[in-house]
Amino acid sequence: MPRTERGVKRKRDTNDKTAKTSNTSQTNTEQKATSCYSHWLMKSEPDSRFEKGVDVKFGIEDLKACENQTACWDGVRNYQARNFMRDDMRLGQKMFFYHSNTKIPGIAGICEIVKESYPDHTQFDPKDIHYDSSAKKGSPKWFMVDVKFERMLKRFIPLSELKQMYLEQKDSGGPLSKIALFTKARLSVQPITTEEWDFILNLEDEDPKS
DNA sequence: GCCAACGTTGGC
DNA sequence: GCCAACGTTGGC
Repeated sequence: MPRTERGVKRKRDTNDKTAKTSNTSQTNTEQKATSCYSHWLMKSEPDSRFEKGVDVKFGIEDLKACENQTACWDGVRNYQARNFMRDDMRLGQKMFFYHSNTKIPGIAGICEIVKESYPDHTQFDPKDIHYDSSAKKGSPKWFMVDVKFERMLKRFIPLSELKQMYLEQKDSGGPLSKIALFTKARLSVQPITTEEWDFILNLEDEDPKS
């Protein structure tokens, strides 16, 4: 249960342009439009941090320890991030498990989407830190997917290394020149292009820089 | 612990 | 529907 996004209750839905039209008549695995996104990066915090008395820690080791090495990605309360999960994530797609808010942030491993979007149950639970009193059972506001651990990266790829490459590439162009990790830094669920994915995977086999 | 970046709120 | 105030994210 990743809890990267610090819990907030929001009274309005100002940015929620797509909520009414999609999803109500969808069965879960059919009828979703195809999207150009192919890979993902999802952030979660590997260190203990208490929010309203609840530990929000959920690192890749915690996912590994889950039954079936699978967990639902609950607690996302940002519309852009939600829309990616709700509308674009497809069964079988791969994602990078990113460790945020920790001493050395970076990419720890790879997971697979094993269940497409369905309502995030925590929005209905008054005791949960991500409870949203404006969400109705008949028209849920927040969605999640299930992810399954696939493997650790051969080496942890720190944010600093990706940043260095991003800075080198952003003016001259290069595989990482537009990566959301830096152009949309605060998004907790981000699309990764095939080019970015392949480039980052190749870093696994290289020696760490500096 | 600081704080820049940026998303949300809500008065007008 | 603008936008100032406010709150959160998350690297450093």
